[in-house]
Amino acid sequence: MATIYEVSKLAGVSLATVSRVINSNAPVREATRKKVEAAMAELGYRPNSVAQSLASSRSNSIGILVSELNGPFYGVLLSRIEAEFRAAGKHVIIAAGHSNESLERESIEFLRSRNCDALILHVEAVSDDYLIELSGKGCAFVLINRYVEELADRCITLNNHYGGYLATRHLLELGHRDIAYVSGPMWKHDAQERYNGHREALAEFHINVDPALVFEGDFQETGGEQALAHFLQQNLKFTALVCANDEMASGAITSAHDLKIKIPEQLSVIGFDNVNFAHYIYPKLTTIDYPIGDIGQMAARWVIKNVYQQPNTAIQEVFEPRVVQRDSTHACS
Amino acid sequence: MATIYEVSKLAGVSLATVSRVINSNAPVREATRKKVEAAMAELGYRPNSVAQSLASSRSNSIGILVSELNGPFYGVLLSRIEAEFRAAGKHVIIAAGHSNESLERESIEFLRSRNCDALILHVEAVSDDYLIELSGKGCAFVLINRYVEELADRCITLNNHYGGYLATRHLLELGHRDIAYVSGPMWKHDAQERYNGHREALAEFHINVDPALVFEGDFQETGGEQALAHFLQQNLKFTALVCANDEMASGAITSAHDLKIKIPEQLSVIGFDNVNFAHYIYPKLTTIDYPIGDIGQMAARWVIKNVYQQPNTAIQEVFEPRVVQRDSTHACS
DNA sequence: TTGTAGGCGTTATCAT
DNA sequence: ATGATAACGCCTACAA
Repeated sequence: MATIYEVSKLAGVSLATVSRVINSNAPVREATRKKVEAAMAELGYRPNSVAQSLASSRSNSIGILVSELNGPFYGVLLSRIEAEFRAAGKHVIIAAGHSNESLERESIEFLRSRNCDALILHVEAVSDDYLIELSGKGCAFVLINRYVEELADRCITLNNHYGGYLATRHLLELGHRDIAYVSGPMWKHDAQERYNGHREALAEFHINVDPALVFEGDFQETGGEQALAHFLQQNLKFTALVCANDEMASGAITSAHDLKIKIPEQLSVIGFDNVNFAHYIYPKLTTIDYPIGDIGQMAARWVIKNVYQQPNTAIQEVFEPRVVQRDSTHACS
Repeated sequence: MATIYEVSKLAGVSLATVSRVINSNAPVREATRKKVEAAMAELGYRPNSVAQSLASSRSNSIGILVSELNGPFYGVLLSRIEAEFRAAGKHVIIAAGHSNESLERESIEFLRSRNCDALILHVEAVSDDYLIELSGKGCAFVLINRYVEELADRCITLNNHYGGYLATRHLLELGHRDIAYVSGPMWKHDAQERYNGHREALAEFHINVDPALVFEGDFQETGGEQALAHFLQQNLKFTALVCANDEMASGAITSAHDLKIKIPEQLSVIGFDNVNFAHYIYPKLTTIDYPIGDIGQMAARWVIKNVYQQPNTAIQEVFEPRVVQRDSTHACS
């Protein structure tokens, strides 16, 4: 691979001049530029990005840490982030934290050791304190789907509380009064917030929360299956079911099919996230849209603005969810 | 951030010695090592991987190019690749080619300019010649799901032909004789191969291919919808439908629901890929399992073996598909 | 507008 | 076993 030195020799100019035409960060006479460009073309020269990084202390790489690499949710997140950075000539280094504290910490260290210019973090297990300390160390990062007061200016979040509220209100407006709720693991912030939103909606309609109608699931399909089985077993009366994410809604619906419970006629089900398989489910799932792609893009823009200092559109820190009505919910008969 | 130089000063040894304990690639007296390690700990030293790369001409990064970052298929691929490399202390740089030739080329150049030690490519649009030329340039890469004769030793593939054969044979064995086929875009190698497998199965049962019962879809849900509409419109008789991937199968099934066609009673449907939403579909989709995760892992191992020269298990170059029977296929009545 | 020269933090080749 | 010292390929004041 040709180096900048060979290019300068062939073009008959100095190292510095070649560097200038590469980065176009200083005036170069048109004729000189042409000569240099010709030389680069002839040698098939491509700058060595590693050397560039070392000299400029910028790696032009951004570390992304998400819980999982598979799953419909993270897929669109990654996709949008990559597209945004790609357009800016940056590249992304991706790691998975698997919602596990030590793995998340390791991954962050791993990414840092890779000299990323910035990190985009979707972490669930590490503590707020850890993150605050990290930011104290001068590590540039944005937090996705997590709000830490001390780090407010670097949090891009969904209003989960409002989403939970919307889901339940949707059912209430359809006339349902006996509404069961399958939450995610309560140690997860978003699960907590969505649940609180649910309670707020009930309160607004002067309905007491019946603890028997709340089940803590695992955000997986099995959670939905278990929840439905659990509620049915206790002979509880409920005409609608709120699931804190679409996976669990899918599980619940599958179970319902097996039990010959007609959806939505006998039971209305609403999910949360609007992942792309939501409409593969039969009947098509009514859910709360989580604009995760937009959030990812915004996180990327945050980095471009704050780390690469490029003039940029404004940063939107909180995104609002909305109801996507499909076929799995129905007026209470 | 502390440098190796500061560590050497604090430990009272030379630069070279510190480097030796970092890489443990040369003998260091136990006492010296302890001193150095203490110094590193005290300073919170972490090697600068960029400088390491420049000096050693190894970036410890592997470029991954896939068509899409979202979608169930690529998610598990990426996930397994990342896990394998992570365990080896390497990291992955990910880019998307969107099945578009110029984008794929650009992405490859992009990854190369990032000094990746190797590339794992899932490309569909670039030509065989381009890939052969690339390998001529001394670029180390593995090809996933694509077979190029001249590059045979760096291809990790699924036996798509056999998969197509299995899908159709499954239906034939259930007694179906009028089998419609929705292919993927025929310019894609795998679409072509799967279709050939389908024909082979028909031939084995002495059935002529009826061109009217073949529809070229787009590997998306819409393809399945269009195909079903197309076949129905022509009043063709068919009791079973082979879809060249699960997305199209999902589309076809959704349409069937809308048209009150009972599946599998009136129409058996089989997909291909066994993506993870295959069982979200109702009825649960019978399909051909594509062990994409295993293939990704094997590609990673190929790199670890051939590029990082680590003793390694054998490389399996071709993976075999198998039928996953669920609820969408049924004996012909 | 262009050139010179000193770093950036490591690795690796010599000596010792 | 350890220590100098020259690369590695590029950026960036500072000079000219």
